[in-house]
This record gives sequence, C-alpha cells and structure tokens, in this order.
Amino acid sequence: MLLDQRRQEILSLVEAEGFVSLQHLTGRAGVSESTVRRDLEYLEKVGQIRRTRGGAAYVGESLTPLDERAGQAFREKQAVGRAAAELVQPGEAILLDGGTTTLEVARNLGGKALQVVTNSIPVVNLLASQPQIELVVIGGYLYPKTGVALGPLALAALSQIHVRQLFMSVGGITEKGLYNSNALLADTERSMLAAAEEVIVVADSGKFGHSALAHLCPLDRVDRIVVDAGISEEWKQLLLNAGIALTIAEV
Amino acid sequence: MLLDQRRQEILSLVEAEGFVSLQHLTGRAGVSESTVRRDLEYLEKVGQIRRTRGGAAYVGESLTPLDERAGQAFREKQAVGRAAAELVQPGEAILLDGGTTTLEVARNLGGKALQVVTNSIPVVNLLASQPQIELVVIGGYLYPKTGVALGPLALAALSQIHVRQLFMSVGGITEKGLYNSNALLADTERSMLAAAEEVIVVADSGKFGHSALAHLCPLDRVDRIVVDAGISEEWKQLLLNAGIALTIAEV
DNA sequence: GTTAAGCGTGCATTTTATTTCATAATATTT
DNA sequence: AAATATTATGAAATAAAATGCACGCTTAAC
Repeated sequence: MLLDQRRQEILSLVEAEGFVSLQHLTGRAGVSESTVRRDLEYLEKVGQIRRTRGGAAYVGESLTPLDERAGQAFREKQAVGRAAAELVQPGEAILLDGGTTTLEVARNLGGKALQVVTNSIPVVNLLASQPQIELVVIGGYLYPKTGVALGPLALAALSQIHVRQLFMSVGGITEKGLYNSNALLADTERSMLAAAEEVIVVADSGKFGHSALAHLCPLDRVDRIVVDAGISEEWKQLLLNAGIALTIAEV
Repeated sequence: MLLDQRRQEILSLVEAEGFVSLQHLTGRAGVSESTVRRDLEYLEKVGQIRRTRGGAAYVGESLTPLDERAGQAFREKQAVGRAAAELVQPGEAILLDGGTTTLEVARNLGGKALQVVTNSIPVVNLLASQPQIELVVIGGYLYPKTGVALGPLALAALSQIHVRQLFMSVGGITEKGLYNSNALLADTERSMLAAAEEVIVVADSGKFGHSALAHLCPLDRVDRIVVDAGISEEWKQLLLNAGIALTIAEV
C-alpha cells in the first residue's frame, strides 16, 4: 500500500472512532508498529490528530475548552476563591455575591452539600449542574454587564433570607470601608450584609487603597477578608487592628 | 483502554452526574484506585474537575443547560415558538414561563425592544446577551431538572409584577383546564396568571386531552393558545367555543 | 479521643515511546 | 542501464511513562 494512502486510512479511522489504539492500527494497516508510529508523528505535526499514549485521538472539537480565563489578576482570584471555599462547612447556607472572584469561590465549592443563595447568573450556571447543592436565586433586574440581579425585587427577596456566611466582592477597600462602582449594586449588597451572620470579603490585593463610586459599609462590618499574598504589611496590620480576620491565599 | 480515552470518559461521567465516587469510577474504568486517583489529580490540575474526599465533582459551565434540541416534538415546538413570538409588540413587558416551548418563544424574540420577566434560567441565558431586551429574573428555589425558580420567593416577586402578556407552558390540556406535573410549579404559574393581562398558552398538539398531577386553572382564564397544525378539529371547536383565540403554527 | 475510610508516596513491574541501525525500496544522476 | 543518493521500513536497544500494590499519614465521622 502506498504511504499516502495508508496515512489517509489511518486518519479516517481515527476520525471515525475518536480514539484508536496503536495495535488496532498496525493490524489494520498491515505494517509494523514503527511505521504506524511514524505516520502518527507526521499526522500530529500537520495537526490532523493528537497522539496519546497507546494510540491517537481525533482533534475535531477543542478537547481542551480551557476558557480564556484571561482576566486581571486571575491567578490571584483563583487562589483566593480556593482559600475562601475552604471556609465553608458542608450543610450550611451561604450567600454568594456576583463578581469574578466569587465565581471562583463557587467553582471550588464542588462536592459539598450546601444551600447556596446568589443573585449572579454565572454562579447559577456553574452550580446548577451540581445535584448536592440546593440553589436559591435572588431575582431582580438583570444588570447585563455582569449578570447579577439587582433592584427592588432583589432587596425584597434578600429581606426574607438569612444565611450563615456571605462571600462578597468589592470594587475597592480603604480604611473607610468597602466600595463598589454601582449604586444599585451597593444597595443590593447592603441587603446582603443584613442577611448574613458572617461577612467574608474576597478580593485580590490590587483592591486595597482604592475607593469607588458607592460606599458600601465601614470596615467593622467585615468579619474576614480573603486575599492573595500580594497584600502589603501595612494593610495586614490595619485590617488586623480593625478586628478583621485575614486569610492569605498562596497563589 | 487508552489513557486519554479513559480520562475523557471519567470527565464525562463526572460532568453527567455532577459528583461521582472514586469507587464508582474504578469500577467503571476497570483500573486500580491509584490510577483513577492519578487521573483525578490530572483533571483537577487542568481545572476540569474538583476533587473531593471520596470522589470528584464537575467544575465548569454546564454545556447543555437543558437537553434542548433532543426533546419530543421539537419541530412543532419550534414552529409554535416562532408563531407566538410574533404576537409580541415591541416595547411591551412580557412574562415567560419555563419550559422548552417558551424557550423557543424566547429564541424568536430577537431584535425587539422588550421587558422580559422570567423564572427560567435557560431563558435568561438565551436573552442576557441581547442589549435591547431588559431582563427581570424571578428568584426562588431553583428546580434543577428544568432550571426554573419556584417557591415562596418566586410568589412574592410575582405579586409585585404586572405584565401585558404571559407565555405559559403546560403539561396537559383538557376541557377542565390546564395541568402541570409539579405542584410547586403550579403554584408559581398561578401567580403568573394573576400578574398578566393576557394569558397565552404555548403547546404542541400532543398536549391536548392529557391531564397531569396539578390542576392550574380552568380554560376560561386562557385568552389564546398557540399550537401546531396537528391539533384536531374537535379540539379547535372546543377551544373556540370556550372563547379562546387560536393561533395555528405551520411546521 | 478513637476508628475507619480515604489519601498520597515510593517502588517494582509492565507498557509504550524514542532512538538507532541495518536493510529494502524508490528516485536521481551519469 | 548502472551507480549513487534518498527515503521508507522493520527490528532492536534504550528511555520514559503509566500502572498496581504496599505502606504510612490524614481526615472526617462516631
């Protein structure tokens, strides 16, 4: 059999099956293992297949849908999310604010049996597939930019809810307290503060020292802050003096 | 079995179940516990799953919120959705129930400037990207099977809302009225009925003559029914005699 | 606190890849 | 057509990795 013909056949086999073992291919093509390996090597170089240990796989669809998680300070947020999720005890009820950092918290809640309350559609989408998590959605006007529900409906719903822990995103933190960039969002977040026993702020270290449009609450309303290791010593001291517990997440 | 193939299979198992025990996985993959552990370790490093004691949980957006296009009578529902969407005037406020047929309605709303109120997460996901549509989410307990928010929070939110038109899904229609298969859902839908001026039921022709667990309302509460051309003459007459307007959608 | 199930690690074994080399087939030059 | 270069092939040697098992440590439940 001709070389090109054989490679073509190998390719269509891989395409049809998705996964094909090397043994199967040698038998099918009637050539030695070495030759098939070389064919696979070639087909991989041209980007037609992906070699895997023991055989080959077809690359039709993106096998690694690694999202373009390319946001600002993403590594930090991821670390913060992981550390914050460890603060959650199974069986509890928690409230998750919107935002990329709280989304990372949600991503790390997997497996725990929980009641999760949230006004964030991305969080809902993330957790909806997890049967052991009971999800409660806070309704309201959907702020399209970030996918969070706000407004009177959200306030009314939050007034009927009580949870153990609140995980909150912020736009900025100064010694005067927490800030966010949207007044409607700030209203909703103040209702969240009222609904929670323990207030946990998740933030990357870049948030410290910056304020924003709307003042949310003073620092003493915060019980704990989870932040990456990039936070300065001055801020650590300031927060500890304010009676706030700190969790430093290693990136 | 090939290494990559096995990991892929593990991943899809985890994705399908939300959470899978290690034991289940070893049995399913036919390899030792250590190997599965190493696979999980790898999948966690790539960010596809989250390991938990005793197993693994899926991390990542649910790829198929509902098994959308796989359903029964899909062509009919699509046609009904298209026809129903034409009943909507730009600038109005409408209420969209959960369900595959109303999802088809939402799919055909594109381009119109509207206020859309819904308790269905799939509908929210579908419409969230449309800038000319103002979305209001009804909160509540998320019924995971269909992604709709139900319960007291939903009832409270609906009591504060008033819309021009309601598009409602049903489980069955008989001469006694509308039926659905879930009592909690029926409560929520009754609140929807109270919030709307005009009640439009969207249904494929297979729903007629069948009842279900929960009775929703009598026929005279319905203003219009949008249905595919498969509806029988007898039912047409019965509905018209009951004072219900009919829109027949051509498939 | 005690206990048992779950977890990670090191190691020997097995499987799979890569490299190397000799040979056969094909192409090129004379 | 003969001589030579080029490429493909198969086999063997070497390197790399995946696997299963045993052991000790950790964690969650009781």
